[in-house]
Amino acid sequence: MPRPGRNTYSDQKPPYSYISLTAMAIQSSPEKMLPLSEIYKFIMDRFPYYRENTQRWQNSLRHNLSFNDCFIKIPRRPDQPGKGSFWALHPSCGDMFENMSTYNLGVSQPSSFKHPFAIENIIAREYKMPGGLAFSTMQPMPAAYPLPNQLTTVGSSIGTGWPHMYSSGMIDTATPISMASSEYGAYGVPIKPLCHGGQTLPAIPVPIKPPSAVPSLASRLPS
DNA sequence: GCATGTTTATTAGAAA
DNA sequence: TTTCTAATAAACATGC
Ligand SMILES: [Mg+2]
Repeated sequence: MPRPGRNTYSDQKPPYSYISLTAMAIQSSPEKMLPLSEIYKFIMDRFPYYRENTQRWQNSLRHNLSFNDCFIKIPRRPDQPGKGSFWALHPSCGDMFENMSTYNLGVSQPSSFKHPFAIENIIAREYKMPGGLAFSTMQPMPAAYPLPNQLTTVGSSIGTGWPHMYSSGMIDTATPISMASSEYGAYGVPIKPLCHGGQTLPAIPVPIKPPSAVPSLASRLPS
């Protein structure tokens, strides 16, 4: 199969959606938040496919960050100079890997229309988990969840040998909440946007977005 | 001008 | 088929 000289994995598009890729990047950072440029870098470092056509996919990536409420902006602190804000996962989407329990509250109000994934849709009814993977958690409004900020502990990254992915060599171990479980691919990345549109949980961190709007990610296995 | 964000529109595919 | 999802393009708004 060595079709010599031809594409190996450099050309193959990774089976991850932009949401997954972005969540992966964010989750891999110690602080659980990254500036846009770092998200780009993370993806480019690991997936050769994204070393090209940058204008195109980066526009799509930015579209996803804004469009999906599961990604929130965290203002920079004076001591963290740089451009743009930091991007983090909305609290309710924070950990859906790993933690497979938790109760889901019964909330939900069929309020109105929203996009496919509204938090209510997800928790309220078993929205529908494709593939059989259920995402895990929807915490009511957790007071504690790995908030983006600096103080978490572990950083971690994964070094996996995957087809279209590069591991730079740093394989830390133990990832707090990443995937670790079983079939989540190398990164546990089944994620899905959820949200937008809902208005239920308050936002926790110090997002730029005011209240309202709850995002979330659901699980979506690419392949 | 470029980087970062936000938003709307269109489209291909998969799912129901 | 219609519905849903993700990708893409593009207009536009800020801020540096
Ligand atoms: Mg957003």
